[in-house]
Amino acid sequence: MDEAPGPRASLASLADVARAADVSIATVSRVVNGQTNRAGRETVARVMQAVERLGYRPNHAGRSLRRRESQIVAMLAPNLDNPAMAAIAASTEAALREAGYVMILCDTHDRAELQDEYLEAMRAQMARAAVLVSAVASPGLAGAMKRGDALVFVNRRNPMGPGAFVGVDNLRIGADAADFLHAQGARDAATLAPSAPSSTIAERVEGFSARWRVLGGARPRAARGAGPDHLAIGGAAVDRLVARGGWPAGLFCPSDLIAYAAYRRALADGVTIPDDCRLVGVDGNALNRWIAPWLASVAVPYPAFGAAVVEQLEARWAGRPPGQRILPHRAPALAD
Amino acid sequence: MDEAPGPRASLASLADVARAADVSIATVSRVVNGQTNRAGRETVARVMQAVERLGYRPNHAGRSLRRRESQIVAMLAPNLDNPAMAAIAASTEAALREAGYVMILCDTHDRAELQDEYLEAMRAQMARAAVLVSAVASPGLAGAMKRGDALVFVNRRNPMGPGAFVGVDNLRIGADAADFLHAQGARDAATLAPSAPSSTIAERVEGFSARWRVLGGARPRAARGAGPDHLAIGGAAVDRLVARGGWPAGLFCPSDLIAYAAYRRALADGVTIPDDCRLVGVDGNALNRWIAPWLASVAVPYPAFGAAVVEQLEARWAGRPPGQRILPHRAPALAD
DNA sequence: CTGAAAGCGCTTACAG
DNA sequence: CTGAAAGCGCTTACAG
Repeated sequence: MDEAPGPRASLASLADVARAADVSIATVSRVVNGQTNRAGRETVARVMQAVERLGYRPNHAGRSLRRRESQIVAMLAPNLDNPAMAAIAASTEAALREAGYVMILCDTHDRAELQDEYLEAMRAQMARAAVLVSAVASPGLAGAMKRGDALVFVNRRNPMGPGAFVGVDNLRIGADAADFLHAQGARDAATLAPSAPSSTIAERVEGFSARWRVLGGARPRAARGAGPDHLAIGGAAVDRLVARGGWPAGLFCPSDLIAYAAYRRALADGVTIPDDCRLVGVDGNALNRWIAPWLASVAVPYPAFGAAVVEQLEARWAGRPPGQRILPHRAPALAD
Repeated sequence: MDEAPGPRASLASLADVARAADVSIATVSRVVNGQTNRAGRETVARVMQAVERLGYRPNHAGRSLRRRESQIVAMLAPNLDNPAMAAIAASTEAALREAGYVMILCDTHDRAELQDEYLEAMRAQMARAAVLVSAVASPGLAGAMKRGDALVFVNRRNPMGPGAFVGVDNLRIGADAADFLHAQGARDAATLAPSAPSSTIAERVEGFSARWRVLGGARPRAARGAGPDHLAIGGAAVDRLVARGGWPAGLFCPSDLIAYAAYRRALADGVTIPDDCRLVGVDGNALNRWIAPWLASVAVPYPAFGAAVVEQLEARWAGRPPGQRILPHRAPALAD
């Protein structure tokens, strides 16, 4: 009588299918879950038909509740505005979905409190795992580790201990940049960096400096800058660099965004890139080919990160110890 | 005995809290849900304390199952690699979370089958709503509309009928671009577009052409190109344009990415931007200031999209009819 | 003001 | 090969 349909027609349930196929709910459940050997051929066929006819899809809430585990994986990223982060999010989303999971996106804005809030919320969602891109140390992270949550760290290693990791060899990236600039004939070099660099960025700069000293002897000048993002950071750093000693022949920027900021200042100074100063960036932004043909960038294979993340996750679920997956980068090169 | 803790410690449940506070589960549920007037002051305090002490968080699966509705909102976006899409995703994520929802990300790669797959999967997740960015017509979309699913369309209107919408006035954007180029003294103009433009892009180009004819009389030349993304599309289109009649004094590109592609060709041709040819793009990419100072772009307020989307969603849930939210754009201007 | 109980959709021993 | 039943955590009339 008062069975007025709700705002939305509800999906057929296991019980509906069972009724339609004239079998028990348990049987339908088994068939739906692929345990076809646990039922007669003819029964399986009947169930399949009913599933098809009713358009049955397992209800995730019911399943999660019973299994005490959902298909949800949380991705905590510091800020989607950064094209590199967007690329990681996109490839992880695709890989997770491919593997049967669904990705919830959480933008931490690089703040520890937000990271903790999401780490906590993730339990309420019964998320199977969290993918932490450029994680920061925090009480919540310590808690998640203690609980044994499935965690995989991307870009930046777990700042609070061991953990599964997907990233690149940042020391080597820096060294490759040094080799490139040296091979191009640059004899004095400098680096740009944030005032409070993440370990990722710090390693790139460190790798550059160490290798540069081996190659040429002179320690590269280093300038730092502060700001809300790499664009602002790069701008502040390059201003300081130029003020203190003018333009170098070779400039290592540990991200493409920092290199963009340096370019802008060069334009203002009438310094021609790359004739007067060679720039090396890191990330291999897809736009470089179009709008930054003057930039030699170290390409980081973000599109491959997703599959590696899923690999780590599945190893974790299979009980294997946390591994490291270092993806290959491409040596600095002008786009195209 | 065999109560070995699972791989992860489970969260305290309502029952745990009830036991700790020595009240019934029902009472805890009411208090937790803010119905504090449905229980005595002293009882409420005891429950709150227990909640605090046990670190209780409501289990979403249990709640969703019972309420037959989750806190999940699905966002279907055509491709996160596009910075504009990433900006929409970021702002929508923030606004949804602010309002108590959680966003699941689905990259449709602009393919109708994937869109339908996600629309279908969304029912299994009992998602409360779907946010469709640049949706395409499809059987699944027709089905979702018929079921009465909560849908809000972003960027591109519902291609299959009425529906809540958040976007900009694309005809007007095109017209503004025409006014700008004309005011800058350009007397011959052209437009670049995809071979199979979305309604969004088509409207921008149409708005430009209509206004240009009013201003000057001559119909702008129009070139189209095909490709997997706006960069490739722009490249193909500009090649065709130049081959057919050389560079115009003013060129309208309905997205910044298309403008980047045009710039690259200009560079190759030795055409100076903006001296020889003025370029107008659309999107207001944050990078323009740094690497495309030559580009006059129409800024689209993507950071404001999220709040508008949530507004539409809440109107929908409150039973109000679907509305349109047209956000203001900024007239073409060089960055800075 | 408070509690016992039903039921949301599912999985999984257990029994036959 | 198949089914009856318990229970995952929650909400909500209903009764008192």
